[in-house]
Amino acid sequence: MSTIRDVSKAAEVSIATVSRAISHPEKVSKSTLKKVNAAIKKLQYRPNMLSQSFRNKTANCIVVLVPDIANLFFTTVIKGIEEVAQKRGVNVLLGDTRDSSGRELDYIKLVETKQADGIIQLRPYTKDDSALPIDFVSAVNASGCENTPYPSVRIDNVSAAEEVVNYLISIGHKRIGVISGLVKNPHSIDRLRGYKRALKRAGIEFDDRIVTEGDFSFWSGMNASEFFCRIPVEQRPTAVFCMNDEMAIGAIKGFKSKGVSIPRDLSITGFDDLEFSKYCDPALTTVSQPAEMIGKKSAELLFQIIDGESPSQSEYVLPIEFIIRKSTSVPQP
Amino acid sequence: MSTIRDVSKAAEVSIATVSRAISHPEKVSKSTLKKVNAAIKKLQYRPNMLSQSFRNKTANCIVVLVPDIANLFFTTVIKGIEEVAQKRGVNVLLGDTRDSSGRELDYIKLVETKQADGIIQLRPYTKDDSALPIDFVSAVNASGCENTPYPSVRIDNVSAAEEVVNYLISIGHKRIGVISGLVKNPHSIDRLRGYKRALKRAGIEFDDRIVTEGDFSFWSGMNASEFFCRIPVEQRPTAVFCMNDEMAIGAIKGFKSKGVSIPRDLSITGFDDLEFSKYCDPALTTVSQPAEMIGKKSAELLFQIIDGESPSQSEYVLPIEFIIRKSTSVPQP
DNA sequence: GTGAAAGCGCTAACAA
DNA sequence: TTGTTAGCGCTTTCAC
Repeated sequence: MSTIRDVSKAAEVSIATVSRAISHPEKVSKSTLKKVNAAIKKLQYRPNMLSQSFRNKTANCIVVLVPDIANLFFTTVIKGIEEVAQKRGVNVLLGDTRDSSGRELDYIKLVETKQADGIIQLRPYTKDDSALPIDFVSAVNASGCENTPYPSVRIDNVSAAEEVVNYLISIGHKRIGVISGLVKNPHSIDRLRGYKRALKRAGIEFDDRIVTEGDFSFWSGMNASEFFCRIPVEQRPTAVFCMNDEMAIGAIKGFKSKGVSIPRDLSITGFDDLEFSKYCDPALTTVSQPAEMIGKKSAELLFQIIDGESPSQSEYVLPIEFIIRKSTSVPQP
Repeated sequence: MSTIRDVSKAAEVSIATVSRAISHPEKVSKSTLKKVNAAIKKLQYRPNMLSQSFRNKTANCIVVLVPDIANLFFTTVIKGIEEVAQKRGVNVLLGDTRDSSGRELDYIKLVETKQADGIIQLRPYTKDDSALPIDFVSAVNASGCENTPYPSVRIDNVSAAEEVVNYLISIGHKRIGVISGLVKNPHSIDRLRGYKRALKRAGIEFDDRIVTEGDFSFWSGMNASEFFCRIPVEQRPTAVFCMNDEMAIGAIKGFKSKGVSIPRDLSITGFDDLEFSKYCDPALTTVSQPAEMIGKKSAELLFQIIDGESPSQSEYVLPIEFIIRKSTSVPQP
């Protein structure tokens, strides 16, 4: 493996000139540039990035903390991050934390030990969240909730949920159930607030007997359908607001297997707009998050912070799109 | 940010002693060790890994080339890789190549420029595969096929496919269709060879009119079901061997929607044993690959190569498990 | 058991 | 435009 020194010898110039020829070719005369490039080619020289990083005090690497790498929403956000990072020549280290704060800490250590320049945290920040020593590492929160104490890129979960429920009310639903995520999850909290806000605006009283807790999984959605089927028909909701698509799809499957026709007997809405949601039967009415844009924006924000620029905004709230498909209809008389 | 020099001052020892206290504590007296550790704690010293990597000429990082990061089989392999890497204190850089050789080359460059110590390639190697300069970088192929020209960890696709088809034949099927992956894909080629071998053994002639090409996706499986439904019933296969689970599940959905009952009218087998395959209706008869073990073994193999040990074996063929569930039964008389 | 010193490959300030 | 040189933070030999 040849070094810059070998190149300098082969090109009969100093190592400084070689270094310049590579990083600032405009500062080098045409003729020497040619000599240097020839030598580089001949020796198959590749700069040692380890050395370069060390010297420049930058790892050229950021880490993305992902709760679940197999989740399509996250992979789309990551795609956006990678696109921006790649333009800058920065590597993206994916930290699949599997919701373990221990693993999260391991990845944060990478920033502390300079192996990474910054971190993007792909999950809602919670109050008792000691994981990120935010005054110490460059960090951005992506796809979180309100009141994140460090720079963040997210959607307005409250308004989005409100918009969904407003729509259900507008087409005639008065009794609207909820399949929530884990009740302590900030996303669940925000989306429930939006639900309540829509109810209040329409003068409908909140009834916690038609709210059930899931865990954002397909199976918890299916279970929830049983919960609703046990409610006597006259008290049963005519629509169910699910806090994500997976649970909505699980619920649809559960209801169908119990002979409840969607949307004839019951309207269902989701949240996230998974790839699959437009193909499922019936196609899901849901909220589409600008996942790729969330990724891009958060990467841009992180790089600003790394560069020491004070970003013009420290919180970006991106617009969502409410998509009406076939899983909702007017309630039966 | 404090350096080793600050620690040495605070502990009133030389920097060499601090370095030793950290890397080889046994070479340092108890009393100085105590002083050094106190200083480290007081100054909140974290070794600069960039410098350490540079000095030690190792990045403490390997890259895993993944064709599709959202694929559950791959994420399971990765889990195995990460487990082994973590024990060694090595980071895993996930390279989602999205089947693009351009992106693959970018990641290989990381090894050439010393930013990563080695590479695990998670896809079958093809003959015209110029991507990996194998004599230059430490590399291992995982979950590929026969005749990979560098160290590899895989299953025996031919035998696995043969076992599946043998089983179908043993329970009475004589006319067995195939939903293949892309015909040029080495996995497809190997699995088709296994299929043919089983046929030959049973004295059944190969009939390419009941073999159709998919692309390993759910939708291509669904399309394939239409292909089979267009075949007159008397010529239609009584069983279909699908080259992966996704296509099998798509096919089941397609057949069901056309009134073909599985397994009563038609038996279906998959390949991979996705998480979902045991829950789908009917639960899928399929081949389970030891995904996590493939990951572990390939990481171990790579580390051996990086360490310059010549591995005892350069090809590991791991056993599969054939799982009989509910999507197969004896053919109707 | 400990310290002094060289050096890993590269960049940048400064001098020529 | 080019070369000389110091030094980034760390490890390791070699003396003591």
